[in-house]
Amino acid sequence: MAGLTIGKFAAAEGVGVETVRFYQRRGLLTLPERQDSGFREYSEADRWRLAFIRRARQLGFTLGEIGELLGPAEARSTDEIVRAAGAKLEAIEKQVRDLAVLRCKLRRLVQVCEHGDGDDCVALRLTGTDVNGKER
Amino acid sequence: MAGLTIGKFAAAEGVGVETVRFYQRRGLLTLPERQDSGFREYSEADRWRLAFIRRARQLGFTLGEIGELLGPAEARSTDEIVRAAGAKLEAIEKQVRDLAVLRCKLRRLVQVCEHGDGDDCVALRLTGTDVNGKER
DNA sequence: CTTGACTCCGTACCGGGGTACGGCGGCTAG
DNA sequence: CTAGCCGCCGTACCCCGGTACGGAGTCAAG
Repeated sequence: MAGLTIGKFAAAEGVGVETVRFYQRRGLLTLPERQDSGFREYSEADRWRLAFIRRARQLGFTLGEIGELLGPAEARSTDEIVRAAGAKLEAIEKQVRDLAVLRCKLRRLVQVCEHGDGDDCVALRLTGTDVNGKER
Repeated sequence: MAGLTIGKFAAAEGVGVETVRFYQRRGLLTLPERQDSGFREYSEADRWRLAFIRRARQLGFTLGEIGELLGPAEARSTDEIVRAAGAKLEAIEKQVRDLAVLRCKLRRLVQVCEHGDGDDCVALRLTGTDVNGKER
Protein backbone atom coordinates (compact mmCIF):
# COMPACT_ATOMS: atom_id res chain seq x y z
CA MET A 1 0.00 0.00 0.00
CA ALA A 2 0.88 3.59 -0.33
CA GLY A 3 1.44 5.85 2.63
CA LEU A 4 5.12 6.31 2.21
CA THR A 5 6.53 9.15 4.18
CA ILE A 6 8.93 11.42 2.40
CA GLY A 7 12.04 9.73 3.70
CA LYS A 8 10.98 6.27 2.59
CA PHE A 9 9.70 7.64 -0.65
CA ALA A 10 12.94 9.40 -1.44
CA ALA A 11 15.01 6.42 -0.38
CA ALA A 12 12.90 4.16 -2.55
CA GLU A 13 14.12 5.98 -5.61
CA GLY A 14 17.53 6.68 -4.25
CA VAL A 15 17.27 10.41 -3.92
CA GLY A 16 17.44 12.73 -0.95
CA VAL A 17 14.51 14.15 0.91
CA GLU A 18 15.52 17.63 -0.08
CA THR A 19 15.50 16.62 -3.69
CA VAL A 20 11.92 15.44 -3.42
CA ARG A 21 10.90 18.72 -1.86
CA PHE A 22 12.82 20.48 -4.58
CA TYR A 23 10.98 18.60 -7.31
CA GLN A 24 7.74 19.44 -5.61
CA ARG A 25 8.59 23.12 -5.61
CA ARG A 26 9.40 22.86 -9.28
CA GLY A 27 6.01 21.35 -9.91
CA LEU A 28 7.47 18.06 -11.09
CA LEU A 29 5.87 16.17 -8.29
CA THR A 30 2.25 16.95 -7.57
CA LEU A 31 1.38 18.06 -4.07
CA PRO A 32 0.97 14.84 -2.13
CA GLU A 33 -1.76 13.98 0.29
CA ARG A 34 -1.10 14.96 3.85
CA GLN A 35 -1.55 12.95 6.97
CA ASP A 36 -3.30 14.63 9.87
CA SER A 37 0.07 15.52 11.22
CA GLY A 38 0.87 17.39 8.06
CA PHE A 39 3.36 14.81 6.89
CA ARG A 40 3.40 14.11 3.19
CA GLU A 41 1.97 10.79 2.16
CA TYR A 42 3.12 9.34 -1.12
CA SER A 43 1.18 6.95 -3.29
CA GLU A 44 2.27 4.50 -5.94
CA ALA A 45 1.43 7.08 -8.57
CA ASP A 46 3.83 9.48 -6.92
CA ARG A 47 6.44 6.81 -6.79
CA TRP A 48 5.98 6.17 -10.46
CA ARG A 49 6.25 9.83 -11.20
CA LEU A 50 9.47 10.18 -9.29
CA ALA A 51 10.88 7.16 -11.07
CA PHE A 52 9.90 8.76 -14.35
CA ILE A 53 11.74 11.92 -13.44
CA ARG A 54 14.88 10.07 -12.45
CA ARG A 55 14.86 7.94 -15.56
CA ALA A 56 14.28 10.93 -17.75
CA ARG A 57 17.14 12.72 -16.02
CA GLN A 58 19.34 9.75 -16.72
CA LEU A 59 18.26 9.95 -20.32
CA GLY A 60 19.56 13.46 -20.42
CA PHE A 61 16.35 15.42 -20.13
CA THR A 62 16.51 18.63 -18.17
CA LEU A 63 14.04 19.25 -15.36
CA GLY A 64 12.33 21.78 -17.59
CA GLU A 65 11.82 19.27 -20.34
CA ILE A 66 10.60 16.71 -17.87
CA GLY A 67 8.12 19.21 -16.57
CA GLU A 68 6.77 19.67 -20.05
CA LEU A 69 6.46 15.95 -20.57
CA LEU A 70 4.79 15.46 -17.26
CA GLY A 71 2.42 18.36 -17.25
CA PRO A 72 0.39 20.38 -17.25
CA ALA A 73 -2.36 18.31 -18.80
CA GLU A 74 -1.02 15.27 -17.03
CA ALA A 75 -2.14 13.46 -20.15
CA ARG A 76 0.86 13.72 -22.37
CA SER A 77 0.32 11.43 -25.30
CA THR A 78 2.74 8.69 -26.12
CA ASP A 79 3.26 10.60 -29.31
CA GLU A 80 4.60 13.60 -27.54
CA ILE A 81 6.91 11.51 -25.48
CA VAL A 82 8.18 9.82 -28.57
CA ARG A 83 8.74 13.11 -30.29
CA ALA A 84 10.59 14.43 -27.28
CA ALA A 85 12.66 11.30 -27.10
CA GLY A 86 13.39 11.62 -30.79
CA ALA A 87 14.52 15.19 -30.37
CA LYS A 88 16.62 14.23 -27.41
CA LEU A 89 18.09 11.44 -29.42
CA GLU A 90 19.14 13.92 -32.08
CA ALA A 91 20.73 16.10 -29.44
CA ILE A 92 22.54 13.17 -27.93
CA GLU A 93 23.82 12.08 -31.27
CA LYS A 94 25.16 15.51 -31.96
CA GLN A 95 26.77 15.51 -28.56
CA VAL A 96 28.36 12.18 -29.29
CA ARG A 97 29.73 13.47 -32.56
CA ASP A 98 31.09 16.55 -30.85
CA LEU A 99 32.71 14.48 -28.19
CA ALA A 100 34.23 12.24 -30.81
CA VAL A 101 35.86 15.24 -32.41
CA LEU A 102 37.01 16.40 -29.06
CA ARG A 103 38.41 13.04 -28.17
CA CYS A 104 40.24 13.00 -31.43
CA LYS A 105 41.77 16.39 -30.71
CA LEU A 106 42.84 15.34 -27.28
CA ARG A 107 44.32 12.12 -28.56
CA ARG A 108 46.36 13.92 -31.12
CA LEU A 109 47.44 16.42 -28.53
CA VAL A 110 48.64 13.69 -26.23
CA GLN A 111 50.32 11.78 -28.99
CA VAL A 112 52.12 14.66 -30.55
CA CYS A 113 53.21 15.98 -27.21
CA GLU A 114 54.37 12.65 -25.92
CA HIS A 115 56.98 12.12 -28.54
CA GLY A 116 57.35 15.49 -30.05
CA ASP A 117 60.30 17.53 -28.94
CA GLY A 118 58.52 19.26 -26.14
CA ASP A 119 58.68 22.88 -26.96
CA ASP A 120 57.13 22.15 -30.22
CA CYS A 121 53.92 21.60 -28.46
CA VAL A 122 53.49 24.44 -26.11
CA ALA A 123 50.25 24.13 -24.30
CA LEU A 124 47.41 23.08 -26.52
CA ARG A 125 48.75 25.37 -29.16
CA LEU A 126 48.39 22.76 -31.75
CA THR A 127 44.75 22.34 -31.03
CA GLY A 128 44.10 25.76 -32.38
CA THR A 129 45.34 25.25 -35.86
CA ASP A 130 46.67 21.88 -36.98
CA VAL A 131 44.34 19.60 -35.25
CA ASN A 132 41.36 21.70 -35.64
CA GLY A 133 41.74 22.68 -39.16
CA LYS A 134 39.22 25.46 -39.02
CA GLU A 135 38.48 27.14 -35.71
CA ARG A 136 36.12 30.02 -36.04
CA MET B 1 49.63 45.02 -33.49
CA ALA B 2 49.08 45.06 -29.75
CA GLY B 3 47.10 47.72 -28.02
CA LEU B 4 43.72 46.13 -28.46
CA THR B 5 41.06 47.66 -26.35
CA ILE B 6 38.80 45.25 -24.51
CA GLY B 7 36.01 45.39 -27.05
CA LYS B 8 38.27 44.58 -30.00
CA PHE B 9 40.09 41.99 -27.96
CA ALA B 10 36.90 40.22 -26.97
CA ALA B 11 35.49 40.43 -30.47
CA ALA B 12 38.74 39.03 -31.87
CA GLU B 13 38.08 35.79 -30.03
CA GLY B 14 34.36 35.92 -30.40
CA VAL B 15 33.47 36.44 -26.77
CA GLY B 16 31.74 39.25 -24.95
CA VAL B 17 33.43 42.05 -23.10
CA GLU B 18 31.86 40.90 -19.88
CA THR B 19 33.27 37.47 -20.41
CA VAL B 20 36.77 38.88 -20.70
CA ARG B 21 36.31 40.80 -17.48
CA PHE B 22 34.92 37.66 -15.94
CA TYR B 23 37.97 35.64 -16.94
CA GLN B 24 40.13 38.37 -15.53
CA ARG B 25 38.32 38.19 -12.22
CA ARG B 26 38.82 34.45 -12.22
CA GLY B 27 42.50 34.98 -12.73
CA LEU B 28 42.49 33.26 -16.10
CA LEU B 29 43.59 36.36 -17.86
CA THR B 30 46.42 38.30 -16.28
CA LEU B 31 45.82 41.90 -15.45
CA PRO B 32 46.52 43.72 -18.68
CA GLU B 33 48.49 46.88 -19.15
CA ARG B 34 46.53 50.04 -18.80
CA GLN B 35 46.58 53.06 -20.99
CA ASP B 36 46.83 56.42 -19.29
CA SER B 37 43.09 56.62 -19.47
CA GLY B 38 42.83 53.46 -17.48
CA PHE B 39 41.62 51.44 -20.44
CA ARG B 40 42.87 47.92 -20.66
CA GLU B 41 45.40 47.31 -23.38
CA TYR B 42 45.75 43.78 -24.65
CA SER B 43 48.83 42.32 -26.20
CA GLU B 44 49.38 39.37 -28.47
CA ALA B 45 50.27 37.29 -25.45
CA ASP B 46 46.90 38.10 -23.95
CA ARG B 47 45.21 37.26 -27.19
CA TRP B 48 46.97 33.94 -27.25
CA ARG B 49 45.93 33.28 -23.69
CA LEU B 50 42.32 33.99 -24.39
CA ALA B 51 42.47 31.75 -27.43
CA PHE B 52 43.96 29.06 -25.22
CA ILE B 53 41.10 29.39 -22.78
CA ARG B 54 38.48 29.18 -25.47
CA ARG B 55 40.08 26.18 -27.09
CA ALA B 56 40.45 24.44 -23.78
CA ARG B 57 36.79 25.15 -23.03
CA GLN B 58 35.89 23.61 -26.35
CA LEU B 59 37.99 20.62 -25.40
CA GLY B 60 35.84 20.21 -22.38
CA PHE B 61 38.07 21.67 -19.68
CA THR B 62 36.37 23.61 -16.93
CA LEU B 63 37.56 27.08 -16.08
CA GLY B 64 39.09 25.68 -12.92
CA GLU B 65 41.12 23.17 -14.82
CA ILE B 66 42.19 25.79 -17.28
CA GLY B 67 43.32 27.97 -14.44
CA GLU B 68 45.52 25.18 -13.19
CA LEU B 69 47.01 24.65 -16.61
CA LEU B 70 47.60 28.31 -17.12
CA GLY B 71 48.93 29.36 -13.80
CA PRO B 72 50.30 30.33 -11.50
CA ALA B 73 53.80 29.73 -12.68
CA GLU B 74 52.84 30.47 -16.23
CA ALA B 75 55.42 27.85 -17.00
CA ARG B 76 53.39 24.72 -16.94
CA SER B 77 55.41 21.96 -18.43
CA THR B 78 54.28 20.19 -21.51
CA ASP B 79 54.16 17.15 -19.33
CA GLU B 80 51.51 18.56 -17.12
CA ILE B 81 49.46 19.60 -20.07
CA VAL B 82 49.74 16.16 -21.51
CA ARG B 83 48.72 14.56 -18.27
CA ALA B 84 45.74 16.86 -18.01
CA ALA B 85 44.79 16.14 -21.57
CA GLY B 86 45.13 12.44 -20.88
CA ALA B 87 42.89 12.65 -17.86
CA LYS B 88 40.40 14.69 -19.79
CA LEU B 89 40.52 12.14 -22.51
CA GLU B 90 39.58 9.45 -20.05
CA ALA B 91 36.67 11.51 -18.86
CA ILE B 92 35.53 12.18 -22.38
CA GLU B 93 35.69 8.54 -23.25
CA LYS B 94 33.57 7.66 -20.27
CA GLN B 95 31.13 10.34 -21.26
CA VAL B 96 30.97 8.94 -24.76
CA ARG B 97 30.26 5.48 -23.42
CA ASP B 98 27.53 6.84 -21.18
CA LEU B 99 25.98 8.71 -24.01
CA ALA B 100 26.07 5.62 -26.17
CA VAL B 101 24.07 3.75 -23.58
CA LEU B 102 21.70 6.61 -23.32
CA ARG B 103 21.31 6.81 -27.06
CA CYS B 104 20.57 3.16 -27.14
CA LYS B 105 17.86 3.51 -24.55
CA LEU B 106 16.29 6.39 -26.36
CA ARG B 107 16.38 4.52 -29.63
CA ARG B 108 14.65 1.59 -28.11
CA LEU B 109 12.14 3.87 -26.54
CA VAL B 110 11.35 5.50 -29.84
CA GLN B 111 11.25 2.23 -31.73
CA VAL B 112 9.08 0.36 -29.35
CA CYS B 113 6.75 3.24 -28.95
CA GLU B 114 6.47 3.92 -32.62
CA HIS B 115 5.07 0.56 -33.51
CA GLY B 116 3.99 -0.78 -30.23
CA ASP B 117 0.34 -0.47 -29.35
CA GLY B 118 0.66 2.82 -27.64
CA ASP B 119 -0.45 2.19 -24.12
CA ASP B 120 2.04 -0.54 -23.94
CA CYS B 121 4.66 2.06 -23.81
CA VAL B 122 3.52 4.58 -21.34
CA ALA B 123 6.13 7.22 -21.08
CA LEU B 124 9.68 6.02 -20.81
CA ARG B 125 8.51 3.06 -18.81
CA LEU B 126 10.68 0.63 -20.63
CA THR B 127 13.82 2.50 -19.94
CA GLY B 128 13.57 1.97 -16.27
CA THR B 129 14.21 -1.12 -14.31
CA ASP B 130 10.85 -2.76 -14.85
CA VAL B 131 8.65 -0.20 -13.30
CA ASN B 132 5.06 -1.18 -13.02
CA GLY B 133 2.23 0.80 -11.61
CA LYS B 134 0.04 2.70 -13.96
CA GLU B 135 -0.94 6.26 -13.97
CA ARG B 136 -4.54 6.95 -14.90
C1' DC C 1 7.66 10.04 29.70
C1' DT C 2 11.69 10.73 27.49
C1' DT C 3 14.63 10.40 23.82
C1' DG C 4 16.00 10.33 19.26
C1' DA C 5 14.75 9.98 14.60
C1' DC C 6 11.87 11.89 11.35
C1' DT C 7 9.17 15.78 9.27
C1' DC C 8 7.65 20.49 8.64
C1' DC C 9 8.76 25.17 6.53
C1' DG C 10 11.28 28.96 4.39
C1' DT C 11 15.44 30.55 3.02
C1' DA C 12 20.22 30.52 1.91
C1' DC C 13 23.86 28.50 -0.17
C1' DC C 14 27.01 25.73 -3.64
C1' DG C 15 29.57 25.49 -8.29
C1' DG C 16 29.62 26.28 -12.95
C1' DG C 17 29.61 29.79 -16.58
C1' DG C 18 28.52 33.59 -17.59
C1' DT C 19 25.22 38.18 -18.47
C1' DA C 20 23.33 42.68 -17.18
C1' DC C 21 22.95 47.20 -14.83
C1' DG C 22 23.99 51.84 -13.76
C1' DG C 23 26.56 55.84 -13.03
C1' DC C 24 30.58 57.78 -14.39
C1' DG C 25 34.43 59.43 -17.48
C1' DG C 26 37.32 59.28 -21.83
C1' DC C 27 37.54 59.39 -26.85
C1' DT C 28 36.41 60.67 -31.53
C1' DA C 29 33.67 62.43 -35.55
C1' DG C 30 30.79 65.83 -37.24
C1' DC D 1 31.57 71.70 -28.80
C1' DT D 2 28.76 68.14 -28.20
C1' DA D 3 26.68 63.66 -29.24
C1' DG D 4 27.22 59.07 -28.85
C1' DC D 5 29.92 55.24 -28.40
C1' DC D 6 33.41 52.86 -25.65
C1' DG D 7 35.40 51.70 -21.44
C1' DC D 8 35.63 51.89 -16.20
C1' DC D 9 33.85 49.67 -11.80
C1' DG D 10 31.25 46.91 -8.41
C1' DT D 11 27.36 44.42 -7.74
C1' DA D 12 23.50 41.86 -8.87
C1' DC D 13 21.31 38.74 -11.46
C1' DC D 14 20.50 34.41 -14.56
C1' DC D 15 19.92 29.16 -15.34
C1' DC D 16 20.86 24.57 -13.61
C1' DG D 17 20.32 20.95 -10.19
C1' DG D 18 20.54 20.38 -6.07
C1' DT D 19 22.16 20.70 -0.85
C1' DA D 20 22.16 22.64 3.78
C1' DC D 21 20.33 25.06 7.87
C1' DG D 22 17.60 25.95 11.83
C1' DG D 23 13.77 26.06 14.78
C1' DA D 24 9.77 24.03 15.23
C1' DG D 25 6.24 19.79 15.62
C1' DT D 26 5.42 14.44 15.44
C1' DC D 27 6.01 9.69 16.12
C1' DA D 28 7.63 5.26 17.90
C1' DA D 29 10.75 2.56 20.88
C1' DG D 30 12.42 1.91 25.37
